[in-house]
Amino acid sequence: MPTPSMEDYIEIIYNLIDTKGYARVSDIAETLEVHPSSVTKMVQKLDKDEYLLYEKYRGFMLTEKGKKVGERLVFRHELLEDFLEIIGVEKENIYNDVEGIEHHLSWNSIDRLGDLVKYFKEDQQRLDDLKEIQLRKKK
Amino acid sequence: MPTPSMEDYIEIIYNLIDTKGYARVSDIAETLEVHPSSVTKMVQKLDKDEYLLYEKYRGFMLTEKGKKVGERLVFRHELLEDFLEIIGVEKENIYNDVEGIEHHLSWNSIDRLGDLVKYFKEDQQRLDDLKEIQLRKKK
DNA sequence: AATAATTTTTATCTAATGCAAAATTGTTTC
DNA sequence: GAAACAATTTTGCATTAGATAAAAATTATT
Repeated sequence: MPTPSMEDYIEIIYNLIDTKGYARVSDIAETLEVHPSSVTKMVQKLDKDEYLLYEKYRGFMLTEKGKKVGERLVFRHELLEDFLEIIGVEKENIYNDVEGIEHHLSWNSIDRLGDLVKYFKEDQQRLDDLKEIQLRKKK
Repeated sequence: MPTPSMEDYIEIIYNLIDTKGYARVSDIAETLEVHPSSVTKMVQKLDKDEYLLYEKYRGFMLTEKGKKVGERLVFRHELLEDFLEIIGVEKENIYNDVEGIEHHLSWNSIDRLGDLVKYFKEDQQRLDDLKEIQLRKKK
């Protein structure tokens, strides 16, 4: 099982490769706001645990295992962002909150949250009713 | 700001005092499943940060600051348990999930989740509709 | 007073990070 | 194309939060 921090790295690497075609130490360091040396160290660990193949100074690619995990992590992240956005959490809180909780929810909870997102997307009236409750106490 | 781990301790201490009238090192160690020595160390830290008053070998009591924080933490914990229970997360996952995420949500998110709990408690039909969605894919 | 239970101290461990210096790779200039 | 310089990556060492384990200190019980 990957630790929360390992999950962060896998997720970001997956996203970078998906959008740019490759991932470099410095990209990751910038995104995660950590030092390059920390990235190198984690990459070496992820290689040891076979989430990616690493050749020093030359880069790395996700293994099948890494891709599979990465895909799920990205799905989970996006679902949680969707959810918080739908229930009306302010934009500036969403990223940090998702970042904080994504590693700590069982897949059972993730599934139920998925249902909930579907519930609200399926019928606008439901969201309107929720918004109405939110407006009440603002007075 | 207390760290996640500090929050765990404050929350449990608050609960113990609330239900038993006092909190001892060994109770906390048992509840949190850590060693007594870890508890002592954290209690000393919480004393330094003025969440509680500590006299070695004699026990400790929450300060006003500690009580205030503890009360909010307990409220937040219960709200999150309510929420996961309502949306149908299995009992055996609820405690761990709440334990994991409670320290990582902004109060903005907590407020919105509060609205959501109210939304479902207010009208049974809404919950029925959600359950209906959940049943769909079970087939 | 002797023994048991609890609490505390000390030393050690792990995961993750930071910083500085060294190694490697990339780029420019001649 | 080679030498000089720049950028990136890696290594080694230090640090932090939190936990463990075993031994020492204190308090409680018989």
